Amino acid sequence: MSKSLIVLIGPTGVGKTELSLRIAERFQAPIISSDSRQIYKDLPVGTAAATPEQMERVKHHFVGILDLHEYFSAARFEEEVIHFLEEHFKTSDAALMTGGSMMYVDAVCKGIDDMPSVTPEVREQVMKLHEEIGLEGLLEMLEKLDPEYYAIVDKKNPKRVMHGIEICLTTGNPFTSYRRNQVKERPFKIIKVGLIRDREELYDRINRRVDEMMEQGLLEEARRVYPYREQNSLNTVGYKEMFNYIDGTWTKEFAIEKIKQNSRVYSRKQMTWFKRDESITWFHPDQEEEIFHFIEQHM
RNA sequence: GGGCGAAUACCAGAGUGGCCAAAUGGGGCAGACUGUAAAUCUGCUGUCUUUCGACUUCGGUGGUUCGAAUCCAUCUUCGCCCA
Repeated sequence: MSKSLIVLIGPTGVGKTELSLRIAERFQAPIISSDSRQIYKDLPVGTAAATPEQMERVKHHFVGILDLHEYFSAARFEEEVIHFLEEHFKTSDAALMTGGSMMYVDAVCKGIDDMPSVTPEVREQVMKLHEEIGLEGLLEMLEKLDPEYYAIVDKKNPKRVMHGIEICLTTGNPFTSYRRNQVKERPFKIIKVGLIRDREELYDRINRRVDEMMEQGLLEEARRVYPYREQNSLNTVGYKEMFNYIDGTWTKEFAIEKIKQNSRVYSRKQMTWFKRDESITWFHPDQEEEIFHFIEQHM
């Protein structure tokens, strides 16, 4: 048996959490959450994080460890998880990573190019530039700073353009000089298990789960974090809609409908991303025995 | 019973003789994706066709006109007002 990272993925609401506990118990693996919002403190209800009882059953990592204003990224996630796994695999054979943040999953499985971090000063500078000279102006800048990236960047997507410029400005080098786009080899096996349901079934579960979140106090949770609503950590389905209700711009019922709708949209985006990953083997969450068997075979 | 107004694609809603298969928004669907990714961005959305294009649509019917979502008549439904 070699060192194995089991990766359990699937759209939001498909049933990853419960199954992840069973897999973790079965293979004596700790759980690494690859969820860009569960990683923050104070959002357990809206992010459908594992409950204290569930955490009691299996050791969870990367859940509830950041303050809402703290910066985090897929690259950091990669770094920290790989570090964690290095230590973990010294004494154990298996770990389970589960969570719906597609890019976080890929960051660990395939790696992200090493690149200097953007300083808050440069980030702010570029944001100001965007306000002043607009996307057009930024594109002109990028064309000079990094023609290679300019040629391929999505010119309608401000975030992409801004990031390219940020890297150029912080490092003095073109963004593309760091962007190798190379898949990193990992010193452990990666076993990808994808969970999927019929769309109708999935949507039904998502809708029901939102109602459950409301019963569990999503509104109160949103009220508590409301002062931080401008933080990226709260640019999140479930919270942004509740903030609109708290502001008085939406009715509660409308906000709840929007949460359901946006969750469904999110689940579809996740599926679009996962679809092109041919290394995933797909199962229905009820196929527990098949999944166990599949994992055993590949360890 | 009388008067007025409205009826447009999945929904809302613009269009008031040719530039209209019909703006725009929402929703739906599909997609992109190496640094805040539950983010950000893109395309499609009457039917048939790969494209060119063809065909059927704007409550129903019948007219006027070279030409109608747009004008006229009439019917139906809805809303408001007077009885």
